[in-house]
Amino acid sequence: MKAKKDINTEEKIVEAAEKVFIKNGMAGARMQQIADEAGINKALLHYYYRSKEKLFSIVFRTALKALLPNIIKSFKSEGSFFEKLRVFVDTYLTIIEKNPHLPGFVIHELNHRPEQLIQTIAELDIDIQFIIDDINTEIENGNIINISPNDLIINVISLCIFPVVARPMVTGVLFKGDKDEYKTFLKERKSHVADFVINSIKTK
Amino acid sequence: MKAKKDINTEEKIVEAAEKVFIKNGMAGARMQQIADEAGINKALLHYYYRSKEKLFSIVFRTALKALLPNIIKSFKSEGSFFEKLRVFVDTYLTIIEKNPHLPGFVIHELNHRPEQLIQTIAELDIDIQFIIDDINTEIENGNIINISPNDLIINVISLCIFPVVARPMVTGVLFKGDKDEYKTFLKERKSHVADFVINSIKTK
DNA sequence: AACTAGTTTAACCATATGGTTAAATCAATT
DNA sequence: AATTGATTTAACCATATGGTTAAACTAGTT
Repeated sequence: MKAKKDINTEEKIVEAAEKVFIKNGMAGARMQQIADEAGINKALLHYYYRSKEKLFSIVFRTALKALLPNIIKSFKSEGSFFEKLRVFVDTYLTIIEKNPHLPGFVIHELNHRPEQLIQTIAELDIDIQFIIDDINTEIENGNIINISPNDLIINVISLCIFPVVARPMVTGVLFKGDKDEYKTFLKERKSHVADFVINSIKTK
Repeated sequence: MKAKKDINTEEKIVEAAEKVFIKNGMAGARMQQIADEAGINKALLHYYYRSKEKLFSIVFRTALKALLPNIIKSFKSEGSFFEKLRVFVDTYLTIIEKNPHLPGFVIHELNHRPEQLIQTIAELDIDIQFIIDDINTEIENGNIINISPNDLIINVISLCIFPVVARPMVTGVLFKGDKDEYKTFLKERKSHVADFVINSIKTK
């Protein structure tokens, strides 16, 4: 019944699509480019995945999953609140460094057609309540200052994501194009972000 | 010699181009869309601005100017370091709120073809040395803790830009799509960011 | 009124692009 | 080996898109 299919073609296509979409965005991506990247022909693309839109949906959902829920889980590690915060920052920055274009892709597409894509976020049903509860407990216990949990969460994410998403701007303005300087900057960033945040919120 | 030209057509075109490019990005923008937006016809677009690429360059440069140098100047205000920091955050967030898609546009295009566009940044010749000097002086005077100026600058910018650039993600995950909640969040953000940063760096 | 130079338009062109179709391959089953 | 059904391909199509051209229009100038 089944034919050859040395290495799963479906998967090859999705991987190629991820590469092309995340690099060029929906509007900039070309089906031919995806086909080339997958080492197949354009028609085969449409055989497996009817339309560009369908392929995009799959890639977008995968990207969103890689960016949000899995990492939020890393906040469920053992230890004190500050230790959990350090693990979270470390995990998040590691994943983003490995896929530096991923956050930018998600943000750009989300900004471009929020109505259609916001649904995808909702479907992931991301639960951050346990983090909010954690923060409130720390406040009640007098371990950290009185801060809005939403602000604190956004602050941590901002400090992690932005320097990676805006890499060319950062290297261009701050490092005058010096790539090595940027690399060391990012490397030291993991501990820096955690230090910076903890320093701001810990009660003296 | 000159003909009618009620309201400067050139300007109308650039304004339309800004709108369309910043909303859709280079790849997603259509010359027809720009022509429609400007209330003229496609050929007239090419009469004034030879190619899409040329128009894009103008828009990109304008966007970059709006995002970087003018605002950095706001750090040259009077007062103590902390006061200057507050003015900076306030100014920056105000401008970004007024043009919420601007940072995302610049970041996306910069990521897409860094080689070609990084040049544009270099041409602006942005000087942040005076900020770095300011920070170092504060450290020497014992007013703020020993922090890398680059990290501090990036932190402030991150905390300002990210929540606006990633608005759909923020509203989607944190506020479950509640727009009003996001608005109040942003309004309180100006003082919060400054407080958060100052709290982290000030010596006790 | 005729001329001139800047301005605006409709019609057109070549190419790129997403998508379709029908035929060819291929491997397991009979 | 013939059948079958999944897989793969070349060729094609309709439309969209960036860009061009030549003609028409406009308002000052002579």
